[in-house]
Amino acid sequence: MGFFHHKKEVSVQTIRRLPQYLRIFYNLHGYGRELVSSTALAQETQLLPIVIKKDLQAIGAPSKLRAGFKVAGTIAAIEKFLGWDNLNKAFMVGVGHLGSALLGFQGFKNHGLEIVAAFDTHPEKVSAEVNGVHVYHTAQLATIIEKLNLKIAILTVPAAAAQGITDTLVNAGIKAIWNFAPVNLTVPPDVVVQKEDISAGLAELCAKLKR
Amino acid sequence: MGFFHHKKEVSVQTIRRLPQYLRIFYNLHGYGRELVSSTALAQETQLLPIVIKKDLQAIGAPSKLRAGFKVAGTIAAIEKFLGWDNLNKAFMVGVGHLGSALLGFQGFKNHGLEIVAAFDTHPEKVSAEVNGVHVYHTAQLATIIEKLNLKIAILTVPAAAAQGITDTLVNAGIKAIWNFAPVNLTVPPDVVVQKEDISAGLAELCAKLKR
DNA sequence: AGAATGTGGATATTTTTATATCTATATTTT
DNA sequence: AAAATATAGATATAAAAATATCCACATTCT
Repeated sequence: MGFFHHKKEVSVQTIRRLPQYLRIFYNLHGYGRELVSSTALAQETQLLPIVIKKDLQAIGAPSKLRAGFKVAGTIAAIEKFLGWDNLNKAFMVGVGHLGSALLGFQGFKNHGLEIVAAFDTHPEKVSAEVNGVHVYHTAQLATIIEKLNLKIAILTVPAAAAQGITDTLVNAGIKAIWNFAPVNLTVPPDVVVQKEDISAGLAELCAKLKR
Repeated sequence: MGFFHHKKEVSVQTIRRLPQYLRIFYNLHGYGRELVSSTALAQETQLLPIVIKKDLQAIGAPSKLRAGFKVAGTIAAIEKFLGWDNLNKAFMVGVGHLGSALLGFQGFKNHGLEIVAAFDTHPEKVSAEVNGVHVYHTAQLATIIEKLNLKIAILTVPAAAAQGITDTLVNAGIKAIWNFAPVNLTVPPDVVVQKEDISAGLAELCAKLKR
């Protein structure tokens, strides 16, 4: 009879809170802080101490009993859990308003993401550089994906184009798509899609406001 | 003895799914469709029929028993629930990459939001127009908020500036802040803040990818 | 016309997530 | 040195959200 460690699955909500913790721990580390308690973190995050404690315990963050969580070790634990301890080569499809804005965001390198290429169909954008990233024509997707060994796609194209491009990406072997287009993509089961919907947040705000 | 209708609170997750339904119902309405079943919607959204059924029932969407939900009526129900049936005057503080991108998004008028002003501190941006919206200097916030009768703030400034501007907004009587800065704002209890954290989605994607 | 299928409505159950409570003991305060 | 306070860890409880099941009957198919 063997032992099966059913490592408890980490909840989605916990995962979504990790980047927030990571930012704070980076700061603390910058100040030379070595330990921090869940109650101190609670004040900063406006979460309950117990939530933070359980989140950090869930990913195996190191702590000193009755003293707090170890700052350096927890940074390492979060980064490792998310795979942000080494960079994945990502690329962007669609260099419109949102695409450009995301390319301008300097923080992705702290989030395990290195955006090394962009794609668009508009002639005036192709061959240009946007925030230091070269823009190729979308027709070259498959070629460049292979040549540059790209792994993660960021999809910021109009809704009508999204599924077609997704099919191309899937055929080119892409396994992770961060989808900002307002459509539900159809992909094989081994491809991971993360859909962002900015209007969901607005709906939440408006509902709170009406209450 | 009176009757108290404890109208069951609509869940946050339900609220966040409403914009997605709304988009689909707009489309259906465009095609002249009058009824649609939860199973048909499930195919489009990749949600379970029961989730959709309960969501729409929760906001009192009209339906024809054993035939489907009424398209026009459900659009009206969602818009009314979210307060998207008449426009709120909103403004943006911070016209950087993300701010410009959001100003370029044409869809807000379908989401109850009319962005009528923007604010920034950079001299080269002030007095210009970005996507048809005039940019004022941030020092004029209080004045313009009153003059234009603004209600909802969209905060796209750097983290370091966010709390200071928030204090100004609160003093000017703003009750709703859509916060894209990576900080937790401190506000009085009657002010509603909706925080967006794009890296939360990325964390989710990366965690799925590692699994 | 008759049978088969699919539907909203209602309720029950399960799963997930958040919150509370207690303990022994590091740390801080007196 | 002694007392007071605060902490991670563990377990228990509560709340929220997702999922399942049944029903009577529109609708569609044969």
